[in-house]
Amino acid sequence: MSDLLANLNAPQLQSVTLPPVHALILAGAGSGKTRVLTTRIAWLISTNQLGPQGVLAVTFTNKAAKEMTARLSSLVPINVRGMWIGTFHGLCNRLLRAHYREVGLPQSFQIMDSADQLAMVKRLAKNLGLDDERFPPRELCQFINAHKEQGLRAAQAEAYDSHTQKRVDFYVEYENQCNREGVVDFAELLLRCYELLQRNEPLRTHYQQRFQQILVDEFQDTNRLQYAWLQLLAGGGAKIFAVGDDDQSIYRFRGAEVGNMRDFERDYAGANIIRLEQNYRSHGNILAAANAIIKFNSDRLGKNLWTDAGEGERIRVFEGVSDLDEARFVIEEIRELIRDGMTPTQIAILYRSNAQSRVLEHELFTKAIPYKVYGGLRFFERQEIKHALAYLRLLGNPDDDTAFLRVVNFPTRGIGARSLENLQAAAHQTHSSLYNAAASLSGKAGQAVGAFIRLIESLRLETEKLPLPEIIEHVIEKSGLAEHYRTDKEGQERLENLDELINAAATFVDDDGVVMSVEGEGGALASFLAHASLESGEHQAGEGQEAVQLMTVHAAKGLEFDAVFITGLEQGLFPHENAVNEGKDGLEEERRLMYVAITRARQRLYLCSAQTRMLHGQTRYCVPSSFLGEIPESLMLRLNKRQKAAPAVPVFGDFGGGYAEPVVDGLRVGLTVEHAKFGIGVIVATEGRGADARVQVNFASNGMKWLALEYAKLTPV
DNA sequence: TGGGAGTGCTTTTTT
DNA sequence: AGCACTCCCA
Repeated sequence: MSDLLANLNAPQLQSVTLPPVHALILAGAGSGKTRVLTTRIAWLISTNQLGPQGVLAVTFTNKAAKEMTARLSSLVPINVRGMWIGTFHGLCNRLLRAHYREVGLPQSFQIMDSADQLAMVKRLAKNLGLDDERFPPRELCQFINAHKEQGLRAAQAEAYDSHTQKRVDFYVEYENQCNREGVVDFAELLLRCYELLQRNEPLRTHYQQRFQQILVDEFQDTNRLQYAWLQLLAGGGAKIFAVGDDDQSIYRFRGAEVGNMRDFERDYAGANIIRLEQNYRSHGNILAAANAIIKFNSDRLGKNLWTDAGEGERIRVFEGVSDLDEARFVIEEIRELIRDGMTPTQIAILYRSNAQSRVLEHELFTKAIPYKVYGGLRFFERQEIKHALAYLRLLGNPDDDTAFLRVVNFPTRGIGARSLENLQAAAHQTHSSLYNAAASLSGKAGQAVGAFIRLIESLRLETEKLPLPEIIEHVIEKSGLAEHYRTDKEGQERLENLDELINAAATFVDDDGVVMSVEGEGGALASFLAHASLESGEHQAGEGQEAVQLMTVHAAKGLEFDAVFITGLEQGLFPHENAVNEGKDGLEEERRLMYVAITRARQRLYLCSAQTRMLHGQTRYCVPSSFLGEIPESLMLRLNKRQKAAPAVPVFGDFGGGYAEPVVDGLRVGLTVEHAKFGIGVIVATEGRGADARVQVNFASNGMKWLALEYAKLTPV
């Protein structure tokens, strides 16, 4: 045990060895958060204060859950397999499988991923005759998810106007449809589980007594429902050990409530708050820059990172003439770093939005530097995989309309839109699933549909006794999927992916399958399908290869690199204009994003921007990011002088403007102007000439606006 | 049925 | 610019 606690610093040690109390650990970037979390569990178990079954540890991503499990098993000699360590969704799924009767779900209920959900919403909206202009399916999805994440059922949703009322009505229909089909979406997993615990007193008591210690990772990312879920489970005396960093909360847009951290402080008055502020990752100058930036945010819980690693290098700042120029600079520097012995994998290029990767990729490709872009299509999201899974889902649950529609005519079997319309009408009338309604369909179309039903039935019979991988293999072959992709000229890769799916199933049976099939009564197939929905799979080709890492700042959270390039540091891009338009909260989230980006770097950090950038097919003139102006000049090393004579335009401080040709009336990009209504702003882009001329102005208090010069009065300031 | 043309959108993303 | 999605025609 002394080993366990060796090399922990004072606050880490204090956190790990806290008595059974509620605690909030404010863990700064690179301060050993995961280590504290896992050591805490290990310490509790190895000192016999708690059995492994008394622990509930929650994370957001499968990756984090896996890492925690792996680290834990290296710390204590216990079987971590059966422990309740997982994602919110994974754990709720586990609970719901165990108690499917109590929540009124079919034994082998299916989980819809976002794409499935969108498909269902589209279908339903169409059937209900909703105008998709006024009610875009994506918005309807968001509406439903947002409500569920607030813990609100349709009956509790408030509607102040008729438009919202329509959406609430739709929410009702959606719930009904999900129940009819026996499917749940991601948010439903949580809400259903929450309601189960809330309403079922014996069950609640059971779990409240079982879990004595509830540990939460990345607490700043929890939404309201997740927090309520935790509170419910902790209602019987269990202690919550929440680890998080309010400065790294970057998922507000998907429902995360940083406010939960303050609420936690309040709700568990006397919660021990411990700050982990010693950073073991970055050199001093890098941390100083991060601290300087984040200080501009209000309402922080307060925390200042420090290091004893020394100042290190200054932060390199480069301003390119164009996005291409910026990319060339970045890639040239990378070549040098590699030449000097740095491992490509230890170099990361970060950007605010995915679209920015294109130019960078092009340059990397040209210079033959191996690179890897994160954040593409994931394994279980590929169409061929989704098709195969849809067949499998129909075997377990014929009422799954989404699955039915996905493959009823794939590969094509002459079932067109017409017959499907008839089928849907029939299903709607009898309140039954498409599969059920298919029996009633007559005529030529009925025959084709009938053949499909018989196919599914025979697949079910044929695979009944087979082990999981063979079921999948059989289905892929006999459904005609394999044949379809064999004849498709670009089907080779898809065939390989389908093989990979069979492999995945084989591994699944060996690993998780054993545990899952004990827990979940749905059998191996149902467990595997749940696994496929919950873990979209980071099976990226070329993993482990030496390659420069490209990703968005969001994707970089939790990672670290020797050298980091933050690119596109321009006003409107980073901070993003949409966020800026949202006001103070939006801007502060962007600032936290910048904070996350900076703190990824160990030794060397580059801040790059461009004076012009291709955006949406147009050249846009850019002003350097306001964040650059928030870093003390003394920490920075400017790598280049302005390449054009600066028109000496002060913009929000002293970090200079962009440059371009005058448009009309002496107005040009970079110029600060005043508008009677919108106030002071900076011209960011121009378009057209003469009477058609328009300028885009970034107003300090009103955000980005396009203005026609013919009408708008702009006076240079 | 399937492809070609026309249309519109475009921050971040996990489960 | 690029991509996804829809619509319409052969």
